[in-house]
Amino acid sequence: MNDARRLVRVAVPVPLADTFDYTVAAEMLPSLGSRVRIPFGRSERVGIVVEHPSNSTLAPERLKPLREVLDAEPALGAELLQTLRWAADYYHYPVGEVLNHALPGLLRQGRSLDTAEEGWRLTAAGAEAPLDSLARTAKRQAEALQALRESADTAIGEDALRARGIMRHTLARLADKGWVERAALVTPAREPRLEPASLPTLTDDQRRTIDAVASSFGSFQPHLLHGVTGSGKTEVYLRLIAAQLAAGRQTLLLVPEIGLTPQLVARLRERFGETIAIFHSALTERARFDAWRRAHRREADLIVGTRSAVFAPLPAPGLVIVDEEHDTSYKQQRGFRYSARDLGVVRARALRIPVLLASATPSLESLHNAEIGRYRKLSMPARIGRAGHPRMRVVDLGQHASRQGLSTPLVAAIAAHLDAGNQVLLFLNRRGFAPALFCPGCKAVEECARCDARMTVHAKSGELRCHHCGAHRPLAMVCPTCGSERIPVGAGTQRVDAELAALFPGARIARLDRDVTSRKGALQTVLSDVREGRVQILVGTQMLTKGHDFPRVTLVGVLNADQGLFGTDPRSHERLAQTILQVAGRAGRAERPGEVIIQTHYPGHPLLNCLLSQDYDAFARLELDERREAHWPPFSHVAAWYAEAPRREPVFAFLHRVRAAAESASSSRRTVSVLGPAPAQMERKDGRYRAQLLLQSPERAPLHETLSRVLVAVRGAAETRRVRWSLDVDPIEL
DNA sequence: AGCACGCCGACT
DNA sequence: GTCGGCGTGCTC
Repeated sequence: MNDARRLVRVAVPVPLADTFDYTVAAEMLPSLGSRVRIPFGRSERVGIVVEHPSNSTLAPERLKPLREVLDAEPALGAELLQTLRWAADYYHYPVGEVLNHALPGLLRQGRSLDTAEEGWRLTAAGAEAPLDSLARTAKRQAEALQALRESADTAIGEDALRARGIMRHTLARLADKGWVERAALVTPAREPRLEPASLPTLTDDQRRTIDAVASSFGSFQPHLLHGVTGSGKTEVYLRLIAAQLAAGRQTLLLVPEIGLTPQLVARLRERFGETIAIFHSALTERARFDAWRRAHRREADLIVGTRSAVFAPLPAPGLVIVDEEHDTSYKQQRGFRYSARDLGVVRARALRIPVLLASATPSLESLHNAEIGRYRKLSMPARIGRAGHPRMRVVDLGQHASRQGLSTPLVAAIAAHLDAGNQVLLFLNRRGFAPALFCPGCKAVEECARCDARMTVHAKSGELRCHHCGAHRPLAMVCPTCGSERIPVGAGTQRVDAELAALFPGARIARLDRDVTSRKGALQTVLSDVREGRVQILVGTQMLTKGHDFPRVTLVGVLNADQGLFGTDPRSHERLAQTILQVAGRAGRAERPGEVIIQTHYPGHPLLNCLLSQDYDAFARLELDERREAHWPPFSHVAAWYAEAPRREPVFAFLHRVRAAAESASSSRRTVSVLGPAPAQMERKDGRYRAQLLLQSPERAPLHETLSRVLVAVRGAAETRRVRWSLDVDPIEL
């Protein structure tokens, strides 16, 4: 007999960069990407086989045998394994945890992949059971039994039963009586889906774009599509997806966090039926597992989802699409700080398939990549139908009186558009009633005890709230120190809402911000109220900027553009330009011409001038020149080291330690510059002091070399244990 | 991250 | 006399 033993190198989900070697009987050798149950310290874990080493650096007697091979077929295919290991390296994040990101929770816990999906089915006794008498004593059970009788001996899935209001415990009761039993679900054979008879006629731009992407099917080619709002990008995606489906290949469609709307899902289902798997953060573990498995088994050929969907299995890959590729929600902001947009490109390269990055306001990184020929540039500059571009103008807040954030010219414009029977959208990136509460007696504003921030006045709930740590206390207008009557200063969405109600008593006004949408279903209610004309004026924050289509909106007002004009972040201009153009894109669709009014104290600012001509490319050229001068991305590579602790001292001690390690690591080649440490934009937040250190290099390789060395040096240093720290490669804000 | 081992305060 | 505080070290 063969008692030879082999070695497997396993990535274990612990915050350690190391992998761990185990022994296994040669005939049991799990393939790469398979999950294995292993002893780890005193406990047991599920890890993933990443290598078959021929020998270990560890003495043989110290190697433990693995306990169980969980996958006959690897859970992570070769390409995903390769991409994830690359990502662990690139983002300097523990490989075991990175691999875990690609698996649904149930698989991480060791659940078998090949268990048949289970449902419930009627037994012979169940077919004879006295339904009438049951209906009198146990109505629920009778309903369940009735439902199962209708499907005869075909099992019905638990999800489908739940959708009909039939709960698990009801079925369990029936099972106790021997009337129903668990049974494997038979996956229905996929029927080829025919394209609907009447497809929208494509514009020349759409046609050209589709042809360009289609011409690269079967090979790696990134495309950057600059398509203005209303140019019909979604229809382009649908045609490309249909082409992939027809060829029997899968498409991965990534959308921003708020882009996965019921409308989009409905449109995809209408076109492609049940061949869709959807991933988003609100799924239950069970639903996530099912979606993952449907992609893994090729039961789903269209995989749609937000950031984490970039890790979906793609056994028959055809195309990757990243919608609104500039959107910041593609970057994970804690833990494993990956960019789903960038990993989408990495996967496409490994899979040798094209990737389409699309946006009305592409990121400067992507535009730069197009400029240097790394991406192929496509554009759709015209809106569909007769809708022209909206007219944009600036209102100088220094020249015109304004009340609660609404200038006289803007109020006049609102009145005119309402009179014409149209709708108005007002954008203000500030929720609550007022951003500060000022005491004229003390000459002081009320601040948060745990953050370097002012308390926001929330009039509706009668509270002062800190938007950074969630602290809240009752709103007292009388100053507790001097007894003066205090004054709310500035305007948030609540206050603008109230002011509009006073100015336009006949108009229906709705507000859209996180305070509103925290109520379940409120977002959909507001959106449908606007779409169906029950609301004339909508006031809201960032949420307004995302692809909701409001055909009757003809006026968009940006109440305060100035926050983005002088930000300290090198990307604040890019953000502002994207926000303004995205929100402006809501104005005037179909036959109604649109108008956009931007309120500012700096009407002559070059950024605004550039945007007024609505030439995003011109803006991008200007901004790229500035980035080149300043050696910022995309003309350099940056990593940020963050640290925080309840006191300031250990935070800086740690970052100075990092700085020293970085300087000695990069001293030989002096291409990595170290900036800081410097206190964070808001130094104290939620009772913790925060600071950061920046590493910057014109070349990628020396930066990563330095990061690796610093990580080794810093691990085990005494200063490290006194802080919470994290490393962000390609940070999106600085 | 867990989970142990290891030496110093307020309590059944 | 013990239960338990979290500092330190390890996980193939």
